[in-house]
Amino acid sequence: MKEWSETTIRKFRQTLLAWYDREGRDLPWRRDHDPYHVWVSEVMLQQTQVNTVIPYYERFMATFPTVTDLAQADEATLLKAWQGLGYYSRARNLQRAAQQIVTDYRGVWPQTAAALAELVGIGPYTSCAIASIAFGQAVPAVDGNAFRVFSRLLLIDADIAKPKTRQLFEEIIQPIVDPDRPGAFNQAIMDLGSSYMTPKNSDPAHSPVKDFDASYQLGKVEDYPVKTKVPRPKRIDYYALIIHSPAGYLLVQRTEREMLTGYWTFPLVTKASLQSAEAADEATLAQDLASLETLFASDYQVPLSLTTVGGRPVSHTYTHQRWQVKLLEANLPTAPALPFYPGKWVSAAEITDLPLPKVQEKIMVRYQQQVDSQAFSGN
DNA sequence: AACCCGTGGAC
DNA sequence: TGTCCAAGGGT
Repeated sequence: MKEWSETTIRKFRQTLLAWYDREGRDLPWRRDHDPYHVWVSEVMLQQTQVNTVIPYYERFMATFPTVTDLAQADEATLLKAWQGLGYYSRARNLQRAAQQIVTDYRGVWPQTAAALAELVGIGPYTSCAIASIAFGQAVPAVDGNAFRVFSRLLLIDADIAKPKTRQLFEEIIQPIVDPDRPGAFNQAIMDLGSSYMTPKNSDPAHSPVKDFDASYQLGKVEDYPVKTKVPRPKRIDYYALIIHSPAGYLLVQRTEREMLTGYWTFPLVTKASLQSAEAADEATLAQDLASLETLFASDYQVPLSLTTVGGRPVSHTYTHQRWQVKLLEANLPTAPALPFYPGKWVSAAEITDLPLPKVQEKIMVRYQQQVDSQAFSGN
């Protein structure tokens, strides 16, 4: 690993910020340094690319112009605004923190990284980002870009996948942060990390800081950062129950104990839950259908006649799970009195008014394709 | 420390 | 199609 002299650090700041002032991106959340704007953008940007965030940020600010509006928003509106962004606990934590600020802090923002980190959803990176950008505190915002950029500049070979490595980077970067313009410094590192110093297909030869880039000078850019691999997602088999009646389709809301909390889907049942442990994988589709029909008859006194829909299952991959969802359909000639199941009946036209996760949208698209194709062949 | 939590883009 | 990865945080 390399170490920089005071002189080198001063030259680096000057070079970096001159480039940032010239070439920095014009982004919606950079129009001012309002902590509410900085905060919302930083949370949206967690593990999410800039181009994805831009339209969400614009709509979010139109819907919730102030932290008070966000604190008072109803959950359905909030989740609908976040639909498609992923990591949905971010939205719920965002509102909880807004309520903390309005009530506990009487609308006055905490202005240091340490104080900001007390708020739910604001961790070591985001607290430093807000503190530096909105309040001018000279702290390094160490995100994936900072890991990558500084590991290359200084040949740091610590494994960035290990939690402990963050502290090392914070200590190394702290004296390099420009104390006069910490917010611009941190954002310049991010722009660098998304342009010349990207994970793949980087262009270090044209980087404004190529003279400071030890990995480039040694021809070892591809060796940095060092990051151990993550395990592959494990497969989980589901059945989606598309149950309809004159009252509409049966939808259920995800609980706090499940992922996708607060969003709506058709009832989803794991294949594993249907079997008597030993031969779960072996059970045939016919056996699973019988199990489901028995379950509804015994638990809910609702006789179902399930039929399969579509050929291949709907596939949807999360960070740690790969869902394979087989579609099953049942039509009830009359709508059973609720509650026979912890959900609600929704007309076809009103389903899309609900906050829906991507996997539910995929299921609905596949189902609609089947309905369309049967309309042609059947009549 | 290890694991959980979404989605879309790039290749 | 598979794989990696993107301005991480919570538990």
